[in-house]
Amino acid sequence: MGSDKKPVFIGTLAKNAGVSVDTIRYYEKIGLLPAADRTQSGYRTYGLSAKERLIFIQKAQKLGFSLEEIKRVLDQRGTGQLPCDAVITMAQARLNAVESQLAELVTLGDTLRKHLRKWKRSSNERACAATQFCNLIEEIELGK
Amino acid sequence: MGSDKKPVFIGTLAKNAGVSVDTIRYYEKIGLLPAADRTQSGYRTYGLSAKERLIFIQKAQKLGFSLEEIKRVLDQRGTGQLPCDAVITMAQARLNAVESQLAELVTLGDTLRKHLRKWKRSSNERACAATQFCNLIEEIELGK
DNA sequence: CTACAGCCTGGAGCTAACTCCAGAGTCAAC
DNA sequence: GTTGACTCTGGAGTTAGCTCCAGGCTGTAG
Repeated sequence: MGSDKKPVFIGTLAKNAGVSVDTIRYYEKIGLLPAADRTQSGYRTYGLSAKERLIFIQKAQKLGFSLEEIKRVLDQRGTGQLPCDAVITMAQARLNAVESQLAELVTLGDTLRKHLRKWKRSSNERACAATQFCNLIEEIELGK
Repeated sequence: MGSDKKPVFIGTLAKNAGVSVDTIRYYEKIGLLPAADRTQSGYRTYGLSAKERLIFIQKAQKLGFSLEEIKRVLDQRGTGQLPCDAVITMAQARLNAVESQLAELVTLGDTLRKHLRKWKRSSNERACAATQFCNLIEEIELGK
């Protein structure tokens, strides 16, 4: 009995999963999605799991994982192993990275705020003219 | 009288300014540094201001400015105008960008921490096996 | 039957700031 | 005069995740 419903083409999948057609083809190319089945005329067709997989990818991206990392998880799952431990390890590493990035950004923000305050407090036209390029920037420290 | 000291070649400048030779040539190519004078044999030679300019660029980079932005400042100064106002505007814009990036990173960090806590609290092997890929990730929300 | 939307492939382009390479010429010390 | 370190040019490669294109086939509504 009819398992030959209308095939789901790439455009429909894209719309349902909320990604672009090009993205799907790109994912297939890098092995993040398995090679799709094709109709006789070469059109890719998809089953239910394709959408799930795309949703999964988006969720993992939302956690800051790279496609490479996501691929590793999916590949591992594909061999029947459970990727949970790896996911936790990855998430921990990601959190560490986020926190060091965060620290850098905070430093940068502080530097910017500090100098902006200073710059706005004083009229800088004269001082600026006196330096080679712009005293505002020249007063930054360049320590490692 | 003797303004014909030993010429400063690119390697020396690079060392003095703390950048690579390739970086200097790259900066020249994109117009961030003016075309250097050349010896008869085609070697670039530099005066004092070259090092200053490279230091300036590094300081501006430390404030998070892009080379494109730095170029605009330098070009403006080159025409005799004072770039201070533009610098302040740019710094303000940069600060705004930093702060929104910061907010994003904080959100990401919170999400990661929240889920890590949850994942570590429970044994996930069984649950993970029950889902299509990995319940850890599948439980993320995908709202915009 | 005829539009016209959708699909195919391969490959280029985008962003940013470099980095690296080959192949050839040059400079400085010994 | 012979090393060996330095410099030159032009162009390709790097990272990440797409995005866009041309030129050509396919599916389907009217």
